[in-house]
Amino acid sequence: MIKSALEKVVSEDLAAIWTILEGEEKRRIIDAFTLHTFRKNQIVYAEGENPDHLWVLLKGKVKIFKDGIGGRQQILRLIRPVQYFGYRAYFAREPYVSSASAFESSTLGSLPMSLVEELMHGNNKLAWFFIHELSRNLGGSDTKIVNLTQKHIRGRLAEALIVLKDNYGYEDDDSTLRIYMSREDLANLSNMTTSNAIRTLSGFVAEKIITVDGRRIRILNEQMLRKISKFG
Amino acid sequence: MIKSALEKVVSEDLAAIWTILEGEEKRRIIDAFTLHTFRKNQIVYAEGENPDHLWVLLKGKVKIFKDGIGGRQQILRLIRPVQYFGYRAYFAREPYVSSASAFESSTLGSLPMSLVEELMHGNNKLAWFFIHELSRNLGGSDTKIVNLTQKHIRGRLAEALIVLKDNYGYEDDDSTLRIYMSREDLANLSNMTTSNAIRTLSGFVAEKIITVDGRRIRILNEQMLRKISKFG
DNA sequence: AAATAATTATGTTATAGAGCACAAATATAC
DNA sequence: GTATATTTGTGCTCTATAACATAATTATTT
Repeated sequence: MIKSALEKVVSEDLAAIWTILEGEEKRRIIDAFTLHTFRKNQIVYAEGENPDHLWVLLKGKVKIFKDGIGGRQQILRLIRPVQYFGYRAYFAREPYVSSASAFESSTLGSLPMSLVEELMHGNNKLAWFFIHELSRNLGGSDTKIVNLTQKHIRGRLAEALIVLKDNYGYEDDDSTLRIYMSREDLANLSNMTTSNAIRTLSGFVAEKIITVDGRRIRILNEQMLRKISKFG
Repeated sequence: MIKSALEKVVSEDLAAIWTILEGEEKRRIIDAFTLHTFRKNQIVYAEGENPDHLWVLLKGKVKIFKDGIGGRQQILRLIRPVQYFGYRAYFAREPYVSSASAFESSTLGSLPMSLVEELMHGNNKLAWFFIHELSRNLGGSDTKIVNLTQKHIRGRLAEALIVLKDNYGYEDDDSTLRIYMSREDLANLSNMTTSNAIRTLSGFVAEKIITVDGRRIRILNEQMLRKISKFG
């Protein structure tokens, strides 16, 4: 059971980073790999803790966030299958500066970072995988700084909806976001209060840019949303 | 002249990443290395351009920033000698998402990223250098997101002053910041208008936390500044 | 199924900080 | 050394958004 889940990860090309390993190395990975299930809202790791595992999301959704002033939370990144996370702090030789928790019940895998590091030394491609990921994330964070500080509420919420679409996509109807999140999380993603997330969302509904049915959000006019995100 | 500046870089332990190279490799670096001088406010690279060089600041001060809504600029990072920058976008295979310019007249070196990348493939330590740098920067950016979005003006300015101190240090009197920047740049660092940077700075002076003489800022009570930065 | 808790919705008020205007002081150019 | 431009300083107004309050839904627990 554990092995089969790993075989899936190892074989899928999304997880191509392990396919380059062979023989002995692959065996060591398989032996060290551990499967975990997390329930909705369960914490994977918390800010301040010491990082020692590489995490991979196999099924479900995970958010990386930071608790700020007065319990206000900022969502920094969204994780989808099959993405890796939890390694940055280890590489920086510092405690986690953010936390990770499951949005919905999820299946994760973990590997000891010490093993990952060791394999990276003998395997340059593995190192390049992380260089690429870190570089993309850093660009994303730098962009987020300006988006969150300079855009107005409408722009920030529009941006958040686009981010949700880009991360989790649409359902079969090609318009319903494939993630159902609370208004509070939506607010935490776009740096505003829950009230304002609700209000602004209603505004978009009134303008026929989206449709809302509980937590199901259908995007009627993605073009317009991108426009608002850009200039709003 | 060019060679001697490089010898300095190559030999100093701050630039230890090159000391691990030897013979042929070191020669190739020396041949490809180019010296540049930039005048105050001169652009090193601009957002949207394609990255093809690794930059190293040898003397002076450089800011990494992003132009936002209505020409409002956000300073993302400060560079001091001997720090490397400009590589993130190349590794991410995307255009620059930010720009770099000299704060004051500065001396920089550059190396083609293609050469750096090539050497990294044969030299794991070089790869690790960038993994470490990227990881630290990403942690910094994630923290900045929350600092800039959730702290109040006083907290953000106090934080900015601490950042200046941590980056460029004090002069011989152990209290004057070793960087003189315009109120506007101070504002761009802490996400506020120039007026508010001036006003808040005056507030700190009135509270005897700092002293201001034109662009010279003396920090009288660093402890208090850290406190304001943390809770303000 | 009833009771309790959490989330969503909407209205009202308060305020941090932006925006603007103008004067004084510095720096830069001619 | 005078003229012009830029930066700094301060007061005033305005507004985007937080904060708070309360009701209506919707989930969750017992």
